[in-house]
Amino acid sequence: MHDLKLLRENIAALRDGMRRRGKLETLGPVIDRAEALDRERRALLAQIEEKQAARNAASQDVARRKKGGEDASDVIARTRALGDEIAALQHTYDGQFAELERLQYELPNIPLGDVPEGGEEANRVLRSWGEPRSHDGVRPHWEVGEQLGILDLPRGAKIAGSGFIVFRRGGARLVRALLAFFLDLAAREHGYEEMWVPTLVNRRSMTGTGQLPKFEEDAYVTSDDFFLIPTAEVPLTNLYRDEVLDAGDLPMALTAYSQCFRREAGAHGKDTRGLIRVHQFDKVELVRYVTPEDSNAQLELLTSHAEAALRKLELPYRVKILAAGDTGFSSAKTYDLEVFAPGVGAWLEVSSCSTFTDFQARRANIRYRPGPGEKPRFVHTLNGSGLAFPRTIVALLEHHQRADGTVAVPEALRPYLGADTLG
RNA sequence: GGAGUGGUGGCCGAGAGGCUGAAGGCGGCGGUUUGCUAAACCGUUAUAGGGUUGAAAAGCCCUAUCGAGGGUUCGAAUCCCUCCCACUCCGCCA
Repeated sequence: MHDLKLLRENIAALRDGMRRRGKLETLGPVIDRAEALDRERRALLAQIEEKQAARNAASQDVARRKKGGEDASDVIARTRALGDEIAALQHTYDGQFAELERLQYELPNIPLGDVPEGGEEANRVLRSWGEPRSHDGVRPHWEVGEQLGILDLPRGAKIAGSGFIVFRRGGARLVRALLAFFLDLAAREHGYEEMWVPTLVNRRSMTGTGQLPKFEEDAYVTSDDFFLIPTAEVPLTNLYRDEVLDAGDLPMALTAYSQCFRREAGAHGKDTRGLIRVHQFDKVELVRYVTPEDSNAQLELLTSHAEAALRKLELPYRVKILAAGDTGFSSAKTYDLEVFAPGVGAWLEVSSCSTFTDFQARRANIRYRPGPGEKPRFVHTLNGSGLAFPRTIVALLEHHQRADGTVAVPEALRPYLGADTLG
């Protein structure tokens, strides 16, 4: 959500942000409508407040007269009339304000200046680590997974549906190992506070981080209006919703494991086979609350933490900066970490590290007080995966695959798995 | 699930239709005093929105806000309704 002042003081910046996302055509009219609504609304508000002031004064007059034993019926009549006028104006105002709010919720964040213009094709690889393995002789993860008896997709489909995983034996244990490994890395080596949070959240939380109202069809909802989280970003970022933090609390770093639920409506077929795109998966999430001055440096730091996980797992990866048009709705700048999976011959996104500037903080009303007696300001929020499990498992099964179909376990993971080989 | 009690500023806590944006305390900030610290004393200290003056910092005026939303009333923190949350007791339960 943007500051309404942006509409009045720097509408050009807002417009330019939408242009860089390639959305000016659809969102330009939204901006214009919002700007006009905001103007109308303020004019009306001035009228309403004037009448309210008059009514308040008259009410005082009633109190004074009654106290003095005088008759107040004429003032009461006038006040009642004012009240009716206010109610009528207020009704119009509420309508305008509701529409303005709807429009505000439709506008995505403004990309930072160093984000490339354009769509997906303009994403740029910034750096890479490790040597992608040749496709030759490497079998896709669903084949080795089934063969090793650690993955049972047909039965996942039977008990839940397509896109639901059943892990067995070493596979199930691998999930547990990754969970402990990722959390230890974040908490012990990178200084994150380890958290455990609900998997079901309310509507307000989903709105706070930007999943709602625009992307409601992507989420699973319960019959009593709880949402299954698509990422632990939602509970972790909403943790301090409607609060004012102390400057000394920042930067604050939180990590949590959670299961994540995504409907992925319409995403079937290509690039979704095996574990690549599923409805329920595991992820360790990293969230940081930072000051505006610090947020660019903090994004680099956060990204380095996610990268560290891939290095320890000895998986080749590359870091991409997403172009404006490919950057998520709430994000101002995103680095995607892609791991190479030689079996399927593709780079797979395993972490998306973003700064949301004050976009989420404004929606969720998360502020901090820079110093004693100073006015609260919005924090900046950042998050990234560290990491998403299924695609990491894809890469592990394919990159570390041996000729006999067994899989070597990277050094760092062995203590957690209690084995040096899968299969 | 049933019955009850409660939700007030950064925190604690009074207020029970009008002069209450809200007593008092704690905390914060500024000051006096002081060898330093502490104590004491004095002052000050909510948030959001709108208008206005100003280059700005800021000032002034108005409006709203006492869990949320609705209602009654000339007027609601205070009365009524719905919802949310916390606590107590009962029931159920891994």
